[in-house]
Amino acid sequence: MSIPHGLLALLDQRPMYGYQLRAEFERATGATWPLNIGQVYTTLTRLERDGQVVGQATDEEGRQRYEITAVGRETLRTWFTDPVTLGDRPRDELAIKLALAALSPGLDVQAVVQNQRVATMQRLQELTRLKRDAPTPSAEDLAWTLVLDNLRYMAEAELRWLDHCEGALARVRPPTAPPTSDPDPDAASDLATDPTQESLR
Amino acid sequence: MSIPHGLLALLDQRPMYGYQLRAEFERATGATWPLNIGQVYTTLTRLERDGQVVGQATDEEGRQRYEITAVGRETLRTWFTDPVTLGDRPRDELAIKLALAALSPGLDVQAVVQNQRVATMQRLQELTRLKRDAPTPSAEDLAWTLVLDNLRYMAEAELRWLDHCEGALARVRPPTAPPTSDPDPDAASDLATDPTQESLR
DNA sequence: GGTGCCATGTAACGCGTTACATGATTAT
DNA sequence: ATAATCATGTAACGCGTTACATGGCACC
Repeated sequence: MSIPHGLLALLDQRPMYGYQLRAEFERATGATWPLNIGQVYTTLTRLERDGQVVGQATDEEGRQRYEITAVGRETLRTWFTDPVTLGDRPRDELAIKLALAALSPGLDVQAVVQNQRVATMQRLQELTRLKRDAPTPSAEDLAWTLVLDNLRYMAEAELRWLDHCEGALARVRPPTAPPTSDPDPDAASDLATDPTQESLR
Repeated sequence: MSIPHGLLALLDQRPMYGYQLRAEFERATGATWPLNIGQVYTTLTRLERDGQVVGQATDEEGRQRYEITAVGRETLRTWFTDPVTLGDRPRDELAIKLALAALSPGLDVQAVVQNQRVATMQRLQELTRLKRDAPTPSAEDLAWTLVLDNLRYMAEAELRWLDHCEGALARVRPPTAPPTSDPDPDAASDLATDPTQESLR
């Protein structure tokens, strides 16, 4: 549902045509998730059918600008107001994969975790490099730098979760020697700082 | 792509029929993302068409069990081996929303951030409550507790990112008095512990 | 005269969701 | 009896992707 709403948000600034919308969308989000141009047109068609936008007459260069309607502005308002909930999100493929891996008898789950850990670590390093090369967000760069930060925060959390998984798996499926009573450094790690204890401001 | 692979992973344990697959899938993942039963059957049909599973003859009670094929096992193997990359993931609606909100002139972005912050905080508290009521993962509960932990880690990261956004937005769009030279507690916070500096094990 | 970018689309397909329909068995 | 659960499906639709097709225009 990001694309229809995203296009509405861009059209709320000024009327635009399809090709332009893709460019603006990718500029706004840092081209992290490239937007297929074909989908822009099909989405615009659906938005027009639903009364969220109206297409203007094609100009002398054959471009057709769309403008947002009052209905579209209302849709946009509620989109910005209503928070994103768990139910809105798609299934996390990695979480499902690891859960099912943990239930697969013949499988080396720890290898799965480690493979993912290397990949996530590399992604985080790449994201950190990008962050380093694009510092001090000015007003126009703010949007995509926030997206970049989001990816970094999520990759970092994923890493910590993978380490947590490694520990939990080792605890339940003893790796080599079962009860050596070795000092497990991850045994009490969990979420170190629990923000739940903060007040809801 | 989680569902086809997930069903394959379950069928790799033993042959099952559709209704059973849904129950097992939800048991494995903690029913976090409820699985529609209709989709199980359509997915099984596609998997059979692609040679990943074969349907057995319906038994005396009218149930049709499916079993995984060699092709399916190979698909499963690469699924577990190949890590999940950024390109595999869908667009993060929240990141896109906030990016576009930051570019919307008339909009109160901070209100958007705060609305989301309250919602995410409540979700994290709910998840923490669930975690508290389901302690010490045994072997069979391990999978879904890991999923639950994943959600907690991600919600916590989302909270931290939202706080980061709040600070970054305040820095670029000065809230009330522009350069009061107040001590900004978030100015240097960023990612406190950068796991990038750890070694790739 | 190609190569590449601008600009607009269509077709085919998979994934995912909601809703609907149909029967059998089981429990109250 | 009837309500819930088991069990299997179909229909319609939206989102998303890849691939393909069509033209104009600029640059070399």
